[in-house]
Amino acid sequence: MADRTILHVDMDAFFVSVELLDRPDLRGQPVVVGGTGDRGVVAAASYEARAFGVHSAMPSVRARRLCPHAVFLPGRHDRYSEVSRRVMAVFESFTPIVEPLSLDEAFLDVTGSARLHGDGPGIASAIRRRVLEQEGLTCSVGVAPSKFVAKLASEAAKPRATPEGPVFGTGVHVVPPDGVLAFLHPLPVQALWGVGPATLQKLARLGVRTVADLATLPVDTLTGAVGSAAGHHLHDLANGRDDRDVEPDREAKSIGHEETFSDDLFDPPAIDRQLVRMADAVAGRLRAHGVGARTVTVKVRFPDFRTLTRSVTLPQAVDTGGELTAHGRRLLGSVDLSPGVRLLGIHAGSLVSGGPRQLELFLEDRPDATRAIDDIRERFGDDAIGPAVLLGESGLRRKRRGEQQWGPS
DNA sequence: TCTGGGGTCCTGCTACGA
DNA sequence: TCTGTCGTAGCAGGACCC
Repeated sequence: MADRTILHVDMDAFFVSVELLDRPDLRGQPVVVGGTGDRGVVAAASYEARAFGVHSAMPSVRARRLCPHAVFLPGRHDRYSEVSRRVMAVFESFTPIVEPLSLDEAFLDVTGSARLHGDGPGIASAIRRRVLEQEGLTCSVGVAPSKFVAKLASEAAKPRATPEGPVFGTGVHVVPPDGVLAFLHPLPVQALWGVGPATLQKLARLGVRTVADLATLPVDTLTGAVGSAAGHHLHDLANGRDDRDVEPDREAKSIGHEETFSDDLFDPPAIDRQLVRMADAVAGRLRAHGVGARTVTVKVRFPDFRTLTRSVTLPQAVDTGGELTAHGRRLLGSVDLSPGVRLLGIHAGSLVSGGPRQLELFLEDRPDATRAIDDIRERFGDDAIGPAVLLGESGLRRKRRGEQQWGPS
């Protein structure tokens, strides 16, 4: 295959940086964005906060202990989405082949953009300049012949937190095709995508510490330890092989909503009301995507953190809150909820996408009321109308997507 | 120490029909 | 007719990512 030029662009401490645009008085201070309640977690930390050991996914309670003088902000998903859309538009002005991974990072295939915009490193610098001028935000870019090497390269280009303060990164890190193995092999094996705590332990038992160790391990030994798919995948990556394409327009494969409650729920009617609310929210998102779900899954986490799921696959796809609630209730009926519920979730999977034929089937059967509800919400907002069982209940407001992304407040 | 919420993908097990 | 086995679908759980 001809060499491709892939960019991985990663915004630096994105959520925190957006907050600092609106609160410039906080610049240079430790700032933490995330859940502010007892059960919240850190979504992003400024480099000043990271110097105290604070990092994303850390329980907020622990972050407060490590850095009590940090400024804690609750996080504004809508605002980050809005900035993200504009940043992605900058990327798309350099190539149509953009695959967003999350609000703050994306892969770009710029192989075909050379004549118009210059080579990979040139485009990387131009993107950094444009994002800084237009949005006042910095980003780090990796340039490489494959996705995962580009991702690791952007990591190498990032700023670092030190006890003396943030140290600027190079901003752009280029790994040429003939430099891939030299770049990869000294890295610790957990740098690879797909090596988390569990896999790391298994690899450590095989004496694997670095990507070079992994590359020389017989593939059979590797698949025996971590399974067939992961074994072959990791072996390929360690040897620099990764021909996955940058995929714009990836379709969602499941849509769900789950919430940890600030206090465990014991009362069955209260649990049921939460189910109704979440099912209603998920159904709204299904319809907004023009899809129906053939699999419904409920998820329960108990106070002791034991977690279970129950799912059912239906002969026909569903897309209304009433249908999701009914299947969710049936599934929850088989679970003993008496220990209490810390988290409840409902997920819709096996999505049947909106080809005109299939969509027509949904639309024909859908009660006019559902369409009317979507219309009313479109015009007057999400809270204008909802299931009757939720009427007058505080705390049962129809939360928007991402509103409680980092735990109960 | 005490563990969020959005996802994707994989694995092991079981049931079932050919 | 009985039995073994093979492929597939469904289910539950877990690992991993940001």
